[in-house]
Amino acid sequence: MNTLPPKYDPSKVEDKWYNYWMEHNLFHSEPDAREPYTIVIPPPNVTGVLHMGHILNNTIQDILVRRARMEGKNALWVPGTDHASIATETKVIAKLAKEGIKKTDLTREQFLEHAWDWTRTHGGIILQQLRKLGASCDWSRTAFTLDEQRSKAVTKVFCDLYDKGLIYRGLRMVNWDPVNRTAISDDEVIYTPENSHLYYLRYFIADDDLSGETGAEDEKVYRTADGRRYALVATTRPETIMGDTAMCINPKDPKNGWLKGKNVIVPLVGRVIPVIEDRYVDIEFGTGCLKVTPAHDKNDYMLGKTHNLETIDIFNDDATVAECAGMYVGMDRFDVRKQIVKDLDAAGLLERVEDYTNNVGLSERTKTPIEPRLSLQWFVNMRHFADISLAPVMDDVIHFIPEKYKNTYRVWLENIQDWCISRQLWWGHRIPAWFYGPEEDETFVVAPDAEAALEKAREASGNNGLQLSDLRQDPGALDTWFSSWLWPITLFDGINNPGNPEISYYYPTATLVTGPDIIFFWVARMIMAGYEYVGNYPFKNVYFTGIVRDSLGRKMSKSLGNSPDPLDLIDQYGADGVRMGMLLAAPAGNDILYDDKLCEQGRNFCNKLWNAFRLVKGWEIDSEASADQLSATASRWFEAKLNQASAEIADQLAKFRLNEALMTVYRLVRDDFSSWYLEMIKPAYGAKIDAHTLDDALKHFDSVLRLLHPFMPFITEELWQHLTDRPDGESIMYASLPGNGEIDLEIINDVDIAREIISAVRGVRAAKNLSPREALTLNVIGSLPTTRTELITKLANIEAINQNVDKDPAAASFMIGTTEFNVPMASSIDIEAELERLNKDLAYYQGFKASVEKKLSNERFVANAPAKVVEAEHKKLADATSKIESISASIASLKS
RNA sequence: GGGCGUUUAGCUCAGCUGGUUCAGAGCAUCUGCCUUACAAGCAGAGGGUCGGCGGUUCGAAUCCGUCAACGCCCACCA
Repeated sequence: MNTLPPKYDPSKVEDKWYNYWMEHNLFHSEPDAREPYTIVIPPPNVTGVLHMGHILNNTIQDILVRRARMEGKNALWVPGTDHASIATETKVIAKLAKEGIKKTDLTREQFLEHAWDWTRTHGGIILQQLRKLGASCDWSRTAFTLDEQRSKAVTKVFCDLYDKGLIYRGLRMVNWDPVNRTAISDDEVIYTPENSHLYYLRYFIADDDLSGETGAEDEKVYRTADGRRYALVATTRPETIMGDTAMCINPKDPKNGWLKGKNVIVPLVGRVIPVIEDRYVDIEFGTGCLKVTPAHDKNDYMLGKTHNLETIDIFNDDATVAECAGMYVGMDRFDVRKQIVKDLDAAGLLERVEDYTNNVGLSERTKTPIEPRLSLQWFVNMRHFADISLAPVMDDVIHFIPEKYKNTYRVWLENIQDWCISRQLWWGHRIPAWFYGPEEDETFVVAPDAEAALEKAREASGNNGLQLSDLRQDPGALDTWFSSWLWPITLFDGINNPGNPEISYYYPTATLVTGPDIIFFWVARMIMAGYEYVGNYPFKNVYFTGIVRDSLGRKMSKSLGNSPDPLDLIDQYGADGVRMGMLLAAPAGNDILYDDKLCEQGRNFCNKLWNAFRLVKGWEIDSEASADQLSATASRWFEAKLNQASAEIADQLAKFRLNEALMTVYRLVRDDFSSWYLEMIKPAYGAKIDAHTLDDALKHFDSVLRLLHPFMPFITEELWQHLTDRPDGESIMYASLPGNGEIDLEIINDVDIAREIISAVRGVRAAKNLSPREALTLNVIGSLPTTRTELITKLANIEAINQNVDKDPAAASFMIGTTEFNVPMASSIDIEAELERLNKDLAYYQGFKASVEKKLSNERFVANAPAKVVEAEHKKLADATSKIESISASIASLKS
């Protein structure tokens, strides 16, 4: 009778429905009278490939959006990609290198042509992949951080902030990536411990008169065999000595006191440099002598400023040694280190070498050690932005989930540094600043385009003869995040057209779903931009997901090979199965330990639902029959359970406990709906079902599908289509959420007792090896504590329930609450085993009773505890007493 | 070095402002079933002195202190 296969096949269903949704434009949103619900996607890198983190992140967003849609809100999920300035440029350079082309051989225009080619070829693949997952994005709105509209906004914001004095150009120590030859921000530096060495170098005293008596007692004076005195300096970077312009000691350091006021000679280099004093120097580290290289170390730079030291920049922008160093010119910094150590040693200037572990700052993108470097860069003054963005988060105007990130956020803002936004890259938004003076002159104007710049330059210089050709635009590009921080605004054109209908309607957005790793890069800065440019927060909630790890807790990585390809998983388990698998593993605020087994569980659950559908679909209607008592009970009961689950899910989702919400609906479907409700109403073999009961069942099935839809969009749409006569173009996506009715607790409790009795009878069957097909008699010692007798007879296969029966030692017995039940056995029961069980129970309840009595006899308890609690203890005592009596009686009758 | 967080069943986690919904869920395990929707299944069962110690309280998984282990973030002393 059933033509449907017993196994659900997602591959036959998912693409079909995604196309259906697209054809009918169901993801599209326009402003209207409904309440908006907006999510903006964290734009993946344009050339990125879908990984497990995306699956998690986008599954969550899709659930939130689909749910909002069913709640009747005007839900919009805007997709897009990030041009990912440095990441993409790195990839393009690598690709060109394979073709034998060097970036330096190309003009900016030629290079950008290659970059755009690359973007067009590889770009947006990830967005195509998201469709496989079921993501209900409004694709007609797909945006790109480097498209025209976004670029215009970036330029406008730059000019505006410059005019407000919040952007400035300055000479600062920045983190220099010598591979990409660009500055990067502090946040893009990753410190990693590295095994290295501490080299102890000899800095001889200049013009040493050798009179040097040993000096004071605490002093530590180094001498060569021929009596020449020197200071010993410990360094990890001997290759920077060409840039040394001072040696520094702590004025309070007794062992180095003899060096005060002296000059020393930089080893090999021969330059004479002064010994300066600064409390910055750690007396305990190394020898307490620090070589100062103001051009190549942040702290040294500070020292250089305070002590007016010369700054010698010995490196080129690719970290090879520059002309001015005078030695090792053109060599790479690490080759120099190897060579200089040899040379120092040969010259007797290297005293010793120690093993040392230090933290090396690596460029996040290229993994090369960054070179602290003094250069002219553009910065955003962050003090102002920190001031406007702290309170909203601390006061929960913007709600962080989990809350612990509030602290992280606060600390970062309190210690915030200015943001270096210029990059010496080509792929990105170009800095809208023009130099107009003669070559080498760096006077500039900031303007949205060259024409405006010319006007400003003429005004500033008083030279009306200036021409466009006299202007030289700053060659740099802007940090990627300088466009991303505007994302929730620029998606609705809120910078170029402030107050337009779209930005007014969709902004602020509802929830941002992202990883805690970009809380500073992106989340914090979006909050800043939101307040600065719209005067309001960009999102109400920020849900931070965890990191996806493998089942052993290791990060997923290419080198470990422990990261499955999401598209393979979707092929294998279906998108619904994968969505469920990811979500099951994702409690809020924790890392995700991914395991294929979870997707398997998801797939199995789909199959369960599919088969429930096959069952219901296979029922034939008996138009003569009317609904019996049991079916009416079942229907009422399930409706109560549905309402209960629905309320629970709403609550869990409001708290962003998505995995718990999924578990709630999972149990509702598997246990309450399939195992209980459908079994309750299932007609006997060969029998038909009455129309009313089937109607109810279909109605409940429909509710279950709706509740499930945000989690598993494909299978629910498929089954909904089979269950309902909906016209073409309609979708469960827009069906309302079920289960808003009153929760009938009375029937839930009543049926719960019946369920316990049924389980107990099944337990007896299992223990006694009785077939489920063999009908049994159930005797109640006393009266049945539930009115649902018909339920018990059907689901436990009981032919008769007798109440107020005497104890029967030959029957299997169990207790529900304080009521004892008997199941008479055809075969005799094992009296010894039964006695043992009863005695165990007896001992337990006696112990329990004793502890309750002890509590109740404690005057302080009775006096201090709330009446409710004391009362509960009295009831415990009464119940225990009654159970003990009952068990004792059973033991007695068994023994007789 | 500073800060934050975690520690509950074999695994992953719930347990909100202390008290019968206090020891729970899913997975895994074990037992029995190919029962006419589903073996990607059904029915049943076992399993934890809530990291250690100490304190507050009539009462602590829950509050406080302390120790330990693990994780994350920030700082970056050459």
